[in-house]
Amino acid sequence: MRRETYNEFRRLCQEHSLAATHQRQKIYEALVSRPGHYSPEEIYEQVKQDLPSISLATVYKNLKTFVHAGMLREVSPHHGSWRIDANHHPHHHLVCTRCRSITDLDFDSLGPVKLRGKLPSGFRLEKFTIEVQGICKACTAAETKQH
Amino acid sequence: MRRETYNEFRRLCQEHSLAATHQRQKIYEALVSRPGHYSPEEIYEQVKQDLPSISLATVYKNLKTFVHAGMLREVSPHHGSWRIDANHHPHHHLVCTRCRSITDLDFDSLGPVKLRGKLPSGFRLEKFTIEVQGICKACTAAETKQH
DNA sequence: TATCAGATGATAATCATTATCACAAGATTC
DNA sequence: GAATCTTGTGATAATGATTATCATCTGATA
Repeated sequence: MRRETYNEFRRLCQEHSLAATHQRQKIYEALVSRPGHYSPEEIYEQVKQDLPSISLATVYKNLKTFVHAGMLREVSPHHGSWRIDANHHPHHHLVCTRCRSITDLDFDSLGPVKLRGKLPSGFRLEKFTIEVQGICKACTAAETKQH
Repeated sequence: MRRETYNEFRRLCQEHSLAATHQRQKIYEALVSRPGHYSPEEIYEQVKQDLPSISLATVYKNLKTFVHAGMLREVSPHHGSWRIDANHHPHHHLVCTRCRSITDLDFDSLGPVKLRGKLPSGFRLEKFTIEVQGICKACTAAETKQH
C-alpha cells in the first residue's frame, strides 16, 4: 500500500473510531488502489490473496461499516430488490437514500442533459437517466420527531 | 380493469405472442393502474387479493416476461448486486444495460443538471446523479460477431 | 504488558430469486 | 363447441446473496 493511502486509511479509522485492523486495511486498499465498482465477492477474492484466512462475512461487515461512516459509497441506492417501472412517459426519479423509496419526477422538471465532448468510443448511448437523491418528506419528518 | 387498459393488455400480448391469461392480466393491471415502483413481492400481495391461489413464482416469471418484451421496464439496471464506489471525485456512471458493467464518466463530460421549477415539498435534495445507459463496447462487439 | 471493547472467522439462518415438473388453461384448428 | 397442442401455472426445491450468531482473537489505551 502506498504510504499516502496508508496514512489516509489510519486517519479515516481514527476519525470514525474504527480499529485499524489488517483486514480493514486490505479491504480499503483493494477498493481504493484500482478504479472500478466491485462487488463484495470481488473484494473478497482480491483480499484473500494477501489474507487467505479472511472471511467473506468480514468483507461484508466492513463494507457496510465503511459506507455507513461515509468512507465509501454504494453505487446504487436501490440494489437488493427488483423494482418495476410501468410509467411509459419519459420521467426522472426521486430516490430517498434513507428508505429507498422511489418517486417519479416529471421529465420537464429538469433541463436536458448536455454532453460535452465524447463518450468513450464504442459505447452505444441509449438514454440518460437522472436520479435525484435526497431524503424524502416522510424520512425528514421522522428524523425531526426524534430530536 | 378499465376497458382501455384491458384492450391495451390484449394487444400487447398478441403483439408479443403471449397467452392473455388471467394472472398476466391482473399483474399488468396491478402495475399500470396505480403509480409506483413495485417489487415482485408487492405485486404478488396485490394480485393475491383477486387471485388468492396465484404463486409468487408466477409473478416473477411474468414480470421477467413483460420486461423482456419491453412492456415494462426495470427501475435500476443494477439492482441485484451490491457495488461499492471508492471514487471520491464527483463523477457520473456509464451503465451497460446488457452486461450491467459500470464505468466512471468524468464529471465535466456532462453539463450540470438544471432544475426547472420545484421539487416536491419536503424532499431534501442531496445530489443529482446521471446514469448514461447504453451498450458497452464489449457487448457491442460480441453482438456484431454473432451476426 | 494487562485489560477490554470491538473485530474476526466459521457457519447457520434468512431472504430474494430461479429452476423443476406435474398439471391446467389459452389458442388454434377443425 | 370439442380436440389438440403449446404454453402457462402452482407448489416447492434449489440457488445465491446477504445477515446473524457466537466463540475466539486483536488493536487501542492505560
